[in-house]
Amino acid sequence: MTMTLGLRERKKAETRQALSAAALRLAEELGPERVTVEAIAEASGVSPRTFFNYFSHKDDAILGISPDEPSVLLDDLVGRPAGEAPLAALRAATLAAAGRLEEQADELWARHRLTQAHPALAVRRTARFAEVERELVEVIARRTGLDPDRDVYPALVVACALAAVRVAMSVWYEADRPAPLGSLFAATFDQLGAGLPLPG
Amino acid sequence: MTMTLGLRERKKAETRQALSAAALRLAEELGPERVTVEAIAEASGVSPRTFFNYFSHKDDAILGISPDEPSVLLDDLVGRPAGEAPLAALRAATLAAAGRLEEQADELWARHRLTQAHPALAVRRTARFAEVERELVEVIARRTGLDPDRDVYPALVVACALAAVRVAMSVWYEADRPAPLGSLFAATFDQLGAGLPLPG
DNA sequence: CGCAAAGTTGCACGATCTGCAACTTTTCTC
DNA sequence: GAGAAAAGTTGCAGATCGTGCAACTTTGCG
Repeated sequence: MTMTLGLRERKKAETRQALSAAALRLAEELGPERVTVEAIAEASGVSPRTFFNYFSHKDDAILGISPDEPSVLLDDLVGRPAGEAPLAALRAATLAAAGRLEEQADELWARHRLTQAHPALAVRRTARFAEVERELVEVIARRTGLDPDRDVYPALVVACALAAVRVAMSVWYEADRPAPLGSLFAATFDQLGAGLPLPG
Repeated sequence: MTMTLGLRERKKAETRQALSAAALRLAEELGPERVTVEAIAEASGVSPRTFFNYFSHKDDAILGISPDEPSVLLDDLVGRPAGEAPLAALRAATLAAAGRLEEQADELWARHRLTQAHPALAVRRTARFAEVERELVEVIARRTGLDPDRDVYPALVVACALAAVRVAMSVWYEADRPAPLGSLFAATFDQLGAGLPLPG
């Protein structure tokens, strides 16, 4: 158990960060289509070949997607008490993640502006969302003892919870002076739990 | 108003169908990774260059995705009475589409088996889902008079409805002797409308 | 130090996808 | 029908992506 990540680990983290930052900056300047892996690698001081040791796709670097990194929701979800209803547990895990998301607001906004202007970028993010969804379904299935292949419920409640997250964040992004993310999440989950009646 | 699609239109439709069928067949035989655009084009009697006049991605051909073709839900949704609640309208449109989907069961199953075995294939389908989602949000926003950039509701109800469709279909796919798709859709939308309580 | 493990790099390669210009086929118009 | 206009097909050149492999360099550790 090394407290200090050895030099090797530290340099890897730095390189990954450098690649991701360079990719984001270049994509903002030139547009994602006009950024080449070669340019990202050069701006980061590594070879193009090395880029692909860190990211399997160019867009993953722009979006800062690391497959090995766990989703922000997963850890909080497994920590919820076993007796809690699935939707309530997902809601609580989401609210717990809100603060961490707001800390990265600048990066998130930059990436959101970019994906709005260049929808092709969203593809990889959506793919990442799908992975997270599968993980969460596993957890909910275990919590409820339901078989996710035969019973609709686990996949449904997870898909709706992620939809709530996604939708709340898009309103958060779009607002001029956004409300706290946590209260947006809460309001959205409330509508879910109420059966999605037309508000007002 | 030409009843008979002219020769030009008919040949285009045939070529598209031939490319899609060849792509699916070859992907089943060899696995999607080992199918090249060149092989698909040759099996369809056109040049590789022409392939890209019909599909912008190899995977789109395998999955039979045509961007110009409207989604199965859209037409039914715009036909629903204006007074109907959004979730009810989405439910009705989904049930109306169930029959049409069951007619294509063989193709749908083949593609499902393929995407299960090769998750990379799912990326393009998910991207297509996202497009459909945007269209439906537009319709619901107009029906309700809500601003989809400021109000969470339209995007939320659409995202949850599509989640219901997706999840119900995955259970349908996985079942040995599947229940009618319509009743699966109905049951799933019921859970949505009830606020996603843990069943049983 | 000296060995083993891990990471980096160059190289070659197949494949995707696009732009362009020439050519062929279908459709339209008279 | 004949010829012009529109639409579609094709080959070609080329940029880029992404991968496998083998050599090389750096780091970790006894």
